[in-house]
Amino acid sequence: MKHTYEYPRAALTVDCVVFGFDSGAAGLQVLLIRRGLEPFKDHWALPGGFVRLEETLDTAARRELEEETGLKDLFLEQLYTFGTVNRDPRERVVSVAYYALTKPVAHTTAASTDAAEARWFPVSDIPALAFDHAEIFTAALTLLRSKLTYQPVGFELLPPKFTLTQLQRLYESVLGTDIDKRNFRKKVLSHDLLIPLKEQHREGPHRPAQLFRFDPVKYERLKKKGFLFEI
Amino acid sequence: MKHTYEYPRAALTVDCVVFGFDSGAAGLQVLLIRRGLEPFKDHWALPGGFVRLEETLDTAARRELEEETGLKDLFLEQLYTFGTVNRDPRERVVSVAYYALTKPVAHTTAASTDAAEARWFPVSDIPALAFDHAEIFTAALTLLRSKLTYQPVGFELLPPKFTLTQLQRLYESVLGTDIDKRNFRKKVLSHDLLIPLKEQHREGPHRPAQLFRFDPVKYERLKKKGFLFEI
DNA sequence: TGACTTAGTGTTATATTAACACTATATATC
DNA sequence: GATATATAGTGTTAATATAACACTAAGTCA
Repeated sequence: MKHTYEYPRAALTVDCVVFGFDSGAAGLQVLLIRRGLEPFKDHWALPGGFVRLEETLDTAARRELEEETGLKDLFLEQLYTFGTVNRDPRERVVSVAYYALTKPVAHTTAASTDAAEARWFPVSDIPALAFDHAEIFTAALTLLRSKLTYQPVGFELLPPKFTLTQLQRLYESVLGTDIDKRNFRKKVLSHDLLIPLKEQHREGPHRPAQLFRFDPVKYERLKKKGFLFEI
Repeated sequence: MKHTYEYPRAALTVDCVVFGFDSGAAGLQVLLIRRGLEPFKDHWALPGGFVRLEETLDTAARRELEEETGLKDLFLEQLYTFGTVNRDPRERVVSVAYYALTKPVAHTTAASTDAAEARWFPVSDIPALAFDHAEIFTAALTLLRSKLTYQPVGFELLPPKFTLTQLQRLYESVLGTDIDKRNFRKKVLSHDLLIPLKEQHREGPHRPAQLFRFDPVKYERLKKKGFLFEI
């Protein structure tokens, strides 16, 4: 079925920059898919696709993410809309970019899904990307860094139970700085957002670490207030 | 001439929230136009319109602004893209929203242009708006408030030469708070961004005020660094 | 010339941030 | 089971930033 309009129209897509975090050496990761079709066939690209007329932009982003990577129910926010004239060699395409944060548990789920070839790459070493996706990725990383310093979004990247050291590694990895351990713990705990669990995390020949979870109610309140979470 | 596509496509528009500032009682203002056509004929709305295929989103925003209000060369940044399904009663329309800041000199120019009926309204008292423009306006005002506290964008709303009192009134008006005069001046001057002029501003039966302009080079540097300008 | 009105200026208390080193407690090994 | 090892966990102090506060200066106007 054909659709006809008085004036020419741009195609509208969504693209998602999905961040994951590995407390080990790998650090901050981004999820890419390999394109199966031209243009940029076999190139790596951000997951995304066309917006349908009956769905909102957010819905489209979530749908495409699930279709292409198997990930769902993740933290997702609009980033910026990219609309230069020749972004896509075929025709005018305007893309609403999103960034998403996901917990390690979801990671493995995604990796085992083979609906499409999807792979995690460390942000410090990503391959050449299709279209203007490198630019979108850079914008997302910049936003994540900035966001991390004034909103408590970091928890979205950690498993439900985590240690303070894991949280600190996350901040250090994303921001690319070293943080003083004592100052970090003081600051983080002062927000009264973390709930200590009865469990401990045991790993290796050393003292086990206290596990925490964050209080989702206080978390939502802080996010809306634009509360400063600077480290 | 008709244009035909395989799948249905949303129409793409830009809408602009233009802020102006009046150092007097009026304070922060927003520029609205009265719609001449259905839907929402005779309602007030944000200036904006359809994006052409051969222009970027930014270009479209600037073009529409000039066409509808006569304003050009103003500070303009993308805000958010609004894409709920029934924003427009006619058909699916996705709108990339921008916010713009303009100096008082430009104001009067705009007011005298009668390309369309355009009028300034104090942000504390705006009329009912067409479409979801009230939501867009609120998002823009929230962003402006937040931006003002961490980037030196306030100067975009002032004339090229201004006094420290005018700058303080601007901050107070936008943020809705009272600021201590001495602390404000200390902080603002400490950024080494303001250049004192040889001129003074005389008005009324009292001591004249020193005029300043801001250093555009340092200004750009601070903007890029995401430098904190908190008051 | 005196009343009026806004411009302009410093100090101190308080809060926040930054710098810094040792003890605690588990596992692994001998 | 004694010891080595590796990470967890903890307080104090100096430096810096913020917040609170009141008077003098310099014009105009009556």
